[in-house]
Amino acid sequence: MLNHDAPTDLVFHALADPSRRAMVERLATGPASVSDLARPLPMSLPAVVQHLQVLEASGLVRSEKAGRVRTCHLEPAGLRMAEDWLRRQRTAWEEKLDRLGDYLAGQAGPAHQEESG
Amino acid sequence: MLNHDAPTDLVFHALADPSRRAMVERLATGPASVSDLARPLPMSLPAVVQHLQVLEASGLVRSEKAGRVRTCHLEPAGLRMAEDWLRRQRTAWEEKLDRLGDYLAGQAGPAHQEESG
DNA sequence: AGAATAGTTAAGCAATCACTTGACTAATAC
DNA sequence: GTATTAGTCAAGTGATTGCTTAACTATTCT
Repeated sequence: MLNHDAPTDLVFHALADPSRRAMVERLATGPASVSDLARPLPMSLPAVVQHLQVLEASGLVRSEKAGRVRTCHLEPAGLRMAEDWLRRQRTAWEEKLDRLGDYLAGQAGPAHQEESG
Repeated sequence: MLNHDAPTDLVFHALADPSRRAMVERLATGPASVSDLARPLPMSLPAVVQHLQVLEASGLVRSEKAGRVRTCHLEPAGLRMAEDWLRRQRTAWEEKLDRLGDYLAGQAGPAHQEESG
C-alpha cells in the first residue's frame, strides 16, 4: 500500500466505518461521553473505545478526561480537509467536462483529447 | 459492523485507500485507460483492476470498454455525496460552537448544556 | 498468420480490521 | 467502606483487504 499522504489517509480510513460515522454524527450535535457514544451502538464498550482511538488518531475527534468521564468533541479541521480534497477532485473534473461540452458544441466531429505527459 | 447507509459506506471505503485516491486524482484531470491508471502505481495491473472494481462499486468511477481498451472517468455525484455529508457534520458542529461562544460571551459563569433525550 | 498489447480471472497469502471476553483501575454514590 | 459507574488494557478470533503470480481471452499491429 502506498502512503504518500498519511493524514488524509487516516481521515478517510476513519470515516470508512459506519459505526465511526455514526459517532461523528452524534458528536456533530454536541460533545458526548464515551458511554453516550456507545449507547446507540450494538457493540461492547471496548469496541467503541477502539473506534474512538481511530477517530482521535485521525484528528477528527478530541477528548479530555474529567473525573471518571471522558468527554469527546469534533475537531472541524479534519472534516474540512477531507471536504476540500473531495471538492478539488470534483470541481476539476466538472470544469473539464464543461470545457469539453463547450468544445463539442462548437465543433461538428468527435473530439479526441490528449494531454498525458 | 453496522451498515445503515450502504452507498455512503462504499464511497468512504473506496476513498480510504491511497492508491485509489491517487487513481481518483488522476481521473480528475481527465479520462484514462486502465494502463494509464496503473502506470504511476507501484503494483501489478490486476491489483489496479481490483482497485478499479472498488471505485466502480462505490459509484465514484465509471468505465466503458471500446476495443481492447477500457476508458475510465469520474462520476461527480459520489464525490458530492461524501462532500455533503462532511459539510453537514462540520457546519452543524461549528454552528453549535458559535452559539456556545455567544452564550458564554453573554454569561459570566460556565454553561452546562443538556439536550440528550 | 504471428507477435505484441490491453485487460480479465482465479487462487493464494500475509497483514489488518472489527469485534469479543475477561481482568483491571479509578471515581462517585449510598 | 462497599457497590456501582465509567473507562481501560490485553489477548484472541474470524472476516476482509491489498497484494501477488499464473493462465487466459480479445484486440490491434506487422
